[in-house]
Amino acid sequence: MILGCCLEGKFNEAISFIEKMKEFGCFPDSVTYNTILGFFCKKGRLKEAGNLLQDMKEKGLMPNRYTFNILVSGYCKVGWLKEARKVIDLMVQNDVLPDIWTYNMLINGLCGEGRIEEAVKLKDEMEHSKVLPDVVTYNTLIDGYFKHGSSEDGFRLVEEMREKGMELNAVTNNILVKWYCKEGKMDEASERARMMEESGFPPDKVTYNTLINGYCKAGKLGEAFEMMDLMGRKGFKMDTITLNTILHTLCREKKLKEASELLNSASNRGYLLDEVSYGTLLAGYFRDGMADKALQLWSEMRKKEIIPSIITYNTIIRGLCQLGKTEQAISKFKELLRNGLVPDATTYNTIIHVYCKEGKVEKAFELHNKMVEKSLKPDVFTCNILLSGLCSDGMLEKALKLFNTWISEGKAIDQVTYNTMISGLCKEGRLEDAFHLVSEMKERNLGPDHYTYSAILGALASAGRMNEADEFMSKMVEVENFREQSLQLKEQNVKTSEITEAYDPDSNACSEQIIELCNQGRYKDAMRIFEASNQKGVTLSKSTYIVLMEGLIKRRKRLSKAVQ
DNA sequence: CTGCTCGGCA
Repeated sequence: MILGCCLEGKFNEAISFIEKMKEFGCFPDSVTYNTILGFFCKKGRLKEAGNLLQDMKEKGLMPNRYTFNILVSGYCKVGWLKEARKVIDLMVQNDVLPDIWTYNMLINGLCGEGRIEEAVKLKDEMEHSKVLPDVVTYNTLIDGYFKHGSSEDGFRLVEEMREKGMELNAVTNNILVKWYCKEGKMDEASERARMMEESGFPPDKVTYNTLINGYCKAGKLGEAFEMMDLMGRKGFKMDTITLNTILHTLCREKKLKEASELLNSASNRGYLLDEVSYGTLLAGYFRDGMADKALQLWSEMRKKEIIPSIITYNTIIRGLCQLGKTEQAISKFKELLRNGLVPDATTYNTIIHVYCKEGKVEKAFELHNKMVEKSLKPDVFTCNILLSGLCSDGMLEKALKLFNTWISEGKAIDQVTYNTMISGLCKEGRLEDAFHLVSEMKERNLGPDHYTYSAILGALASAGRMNEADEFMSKMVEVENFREQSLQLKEQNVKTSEITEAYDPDSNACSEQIIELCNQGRYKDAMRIFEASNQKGVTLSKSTYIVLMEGLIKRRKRLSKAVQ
């Protein structure tokens, strides 16, 4: 009964059952408490978990091995690794030695933070102690390498597993399938699934959902539907995750009406809706400028007592920020804290962003400091947001200082970081410094792209250095650069499947379309076909690239003129 | 009653 309540997310009812148990003369034991504790931790609601633990102790129930492990898992999930380690110390003090579960969860926590090397070290440590790494340990590390390290290292570990005589299980295979999907290698992904048929671990629900998602992301909706069909034929019912994948695809295609209809009819079709279903549509509404519908959906979700996760909160906070309703956004932030949720980097970045946009750079930095305090690592998003805030507030020197600190600390930066700094420098007329950064970003293989060029071009033009501007423009149309651009577009997975379907994948037809649209000044439409043809793997003629890029420069010029 | 794989936010 209690388990049932937890599964439905009705924690309060679960807790009230504990009281009822007592009325019937049976007392909750540690299993009862551990069950509920586990669900709080899974949902990231640590405050409530803490309260329950306190309650448990007051009832004189000693935490057991399960209790400790549940807490380790809970802390690891939200990235509080120090706290997780404290629990382990506590375990030792209570004569409960960390077991394979404890190690695996800690390794998973480290991988989640991108700290793979430390995770591997922990695995070695296990081997030296009596706790031998198992298939779960390997799966965790393999997935960690794919996510945050190199795939070579991931595959190396797969080999190591084989050498040790460990069998790759369904999860191992699913991790590989997911990785192939992420790389856009759908053929290899489905080949892996086919191999699973022959191994002792046939494809399961996760495999199918992974493939469906992969095909959706690749814009291959036909294959996605085929996979859903196959999933059904193999006896797997589609579940909430399948539904959410479809919802997301519909939203991305701007088919909000269909998405909303699907959401409404889902329960009739036997689907369970969760906070991801609502959050997906919510984000879709905000993206498409239908904020009123989004807010309506939020209250509908609350009415149904579906509990928002930190990501759901991030979505609504971001939406409110975009509406300029900063106060309301902040109040949602406070609400999630009250609900015992732990804000993540995205939460902070979103609010830092809105402060920067409002010119409250000091407040933005306060929040940045808070982030560090909470041992959340400011990431490349944080950096870019702060830099852009400083630049547009006329504090270029401070921006440069931050930029240099960031680099000297060896933290990751990306193309956006460079473009932000370059455009900041250009605005102040510091072209030589900007050029310096352009060559630096080239060295790091981070560009330049048309944002970089347009910043530089704008600065050259306003300095009256027209010859150099021309020179730059011709550099832009170098074929090498276009290759890079098209690769990037592929990676960004820009989706326009409607166009993809509508246009002839014949390379000449595409090229002609693009050139024609450019001639008409419809550069945006031209870009969309360019993206679509990229997706289909259509090779365009060189002149298409040139016309398109020249068109983009003109458009950027037109835009920057409009701004001035 | 605890761990690894699938869906969403920046």
